Amino acid sequence: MHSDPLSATFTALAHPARRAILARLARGPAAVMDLGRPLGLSPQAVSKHLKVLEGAGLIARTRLAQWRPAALVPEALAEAAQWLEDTRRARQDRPAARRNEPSAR
Amino acid sequence: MHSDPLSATFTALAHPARRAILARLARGPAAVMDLGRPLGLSPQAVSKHLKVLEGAGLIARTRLAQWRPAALVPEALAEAAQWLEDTRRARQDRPAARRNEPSAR
DNA sequence: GCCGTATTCAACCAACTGGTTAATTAACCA
DNA sequence: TGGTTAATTAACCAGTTGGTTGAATACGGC
Repeated sequence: MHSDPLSATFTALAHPARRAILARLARGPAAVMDLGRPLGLSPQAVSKHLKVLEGAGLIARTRLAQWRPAALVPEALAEAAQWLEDTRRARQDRPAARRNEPSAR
Repeated sequence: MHSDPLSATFTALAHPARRAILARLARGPAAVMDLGRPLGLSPQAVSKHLKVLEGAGLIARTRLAQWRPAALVPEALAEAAQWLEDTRRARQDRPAARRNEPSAR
């Protein structure tokens, strides 16, 4: 699927339904039905989204009777946040205002 | 393309070449050729990636003779970082350890 | 004006996405 | 055991992505 973890993470975050799922899971674990209902998504569609999120390591799944609740794994979010922070810092730490010049040929 | 800005931003961040471009731009503006060379990408491919980044508001472009340098727009990165931070905080502020129970039927 | 460099545009294409419907598996309950 | 609920799997499909090649455009230098 994806070779590098960051691409998998940002890909997972790119879909509004998946961000809504993560936002919901930030308030505690939830099962497929509970995740899909407020979004108007079928269980099948939710199942696919959860697979993407799990592949990125953003959620973990357990078994509880006939339910398979998903829970947020905040560490994966932290990696993405770290990349953003690094890039922003690199920008700030840029040595003085540089000219707009492309490099020489 | 995308209706909501966050989806456009995370979609733009999802491709390793585009993250490499942003990381390069964090060190200062650069033109298409300079961006593509270290990545082994054709100018056409870079042009497409820049269009995605520009559509997400992550870069701005100018004109300098025959070059069209791109520059990072850090504010757009901040919005993505904000969403991650909000979601992580919501998770931390969760009122005590909650039971794993899905809602009643 | 013509040439060379930088960049974009257009068309094409294989691979992937995100949804659907239908069928299957897993677990509880009476 | 049979019936119900929860969830996954498989097959399908339109739309998008990310690259390609080839042609066109923009600008500066001579």
